[in-house]
Amino acid sequence: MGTRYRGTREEVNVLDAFIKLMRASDSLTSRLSPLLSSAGLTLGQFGALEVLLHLGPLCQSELGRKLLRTGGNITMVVDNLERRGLVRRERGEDRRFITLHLTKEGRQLIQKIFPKHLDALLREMRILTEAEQKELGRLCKKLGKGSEGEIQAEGGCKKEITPSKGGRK
Amino acid sequence: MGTRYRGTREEVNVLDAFIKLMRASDSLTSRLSPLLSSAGLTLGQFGALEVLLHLGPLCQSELGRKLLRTGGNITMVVDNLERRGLVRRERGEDRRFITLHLTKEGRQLIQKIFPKHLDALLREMRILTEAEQKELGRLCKKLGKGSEGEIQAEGGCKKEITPSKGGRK
DNA sequence: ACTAAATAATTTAACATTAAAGTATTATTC
DNA sequence: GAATAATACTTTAATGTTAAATTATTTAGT
Repeated sequence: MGTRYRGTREEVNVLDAFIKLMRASDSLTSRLSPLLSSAGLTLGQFGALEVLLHLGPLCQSELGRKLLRTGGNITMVVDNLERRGLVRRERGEDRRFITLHLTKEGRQLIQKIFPKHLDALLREMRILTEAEQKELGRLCKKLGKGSEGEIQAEGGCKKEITPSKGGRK
Repeated sequence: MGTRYRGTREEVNVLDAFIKLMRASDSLTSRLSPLLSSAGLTLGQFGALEVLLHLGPLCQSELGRKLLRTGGNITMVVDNLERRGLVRRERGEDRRFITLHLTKEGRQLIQKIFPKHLDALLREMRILTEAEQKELGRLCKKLGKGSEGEIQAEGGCKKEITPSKGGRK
């Protein structure tokens, strides 16, 4: 572990903490993903189903805000979920909006998977005491700040705080 | 912030800490990426150049281990870097190996960008005291454990601890 | 009412990412 | 020394991801 970069003490400390933060989030999502894969779900698909389960029907733009994803991405994720019959698109009164509903199959699937996901997460996090989890949350919250403070879906694994960076072209 | 899931206290605590961890890492990488984009580099490309700068010439498989990426991914990232003339592929004596070298342009670019990246990271992390950074590192290290303990490149932003999960097909 | 602005969703192009299969090269084993 | 295994890299197919451009619809301003 640690960094090989030769710099000031502060630089080395910062790089070290940053690297461990990235490692931890990557490692956790990576260890949690086999369960989702076994249900044929990607992280994004799981996050979408989970938001729909816990927050109820939403339009795509709202889902994008919850998941911190761009509209184009939501279109694709929903396309794939719809193709598998897990969600249903429904045009609203305002025909610009499309409300997303879980189908029966979608609801069954996410209700089956979410508890397992939570179990796995509990097992992972129990390596820390309750006080340590609290402290980790506090530190991460400080670091993550600057973002717009949207409500994060439960247990989903999201990327990119601002749907505006890291793009191509 | 926080979770909307109704569960036991432990479940809520764990979800809360987990979500904040994900938020922090996403938020940080997202806030760091505009600088890289301005140099036309993706996170993966930056990570590759940075490893080559600080660890010297490497073969692709070794680079993949450092960046915790699959071979196929490394092939593509190196393709793109090579196309821009930032790295050079060199067949080794053992003709299965390809050693990657920074070109002059590649070296100049990463030497120009890395200090800026580090500056930006320092600014982000200074929201925490040195003791908090240390504690964050300690907690994240515990959480990230279970992985194989490879050396992480300095300042790079990686994904996936194990080059084996989250795939498709 | 008509235009202009705003909003929601989609499409497009480029790159990232994985797993799995394929190719080339080297090492091992009989 | 020829068959086999191991290793390194590439290719392929699928999904994800973004920014930017496009389309459809609604709202606001005149």
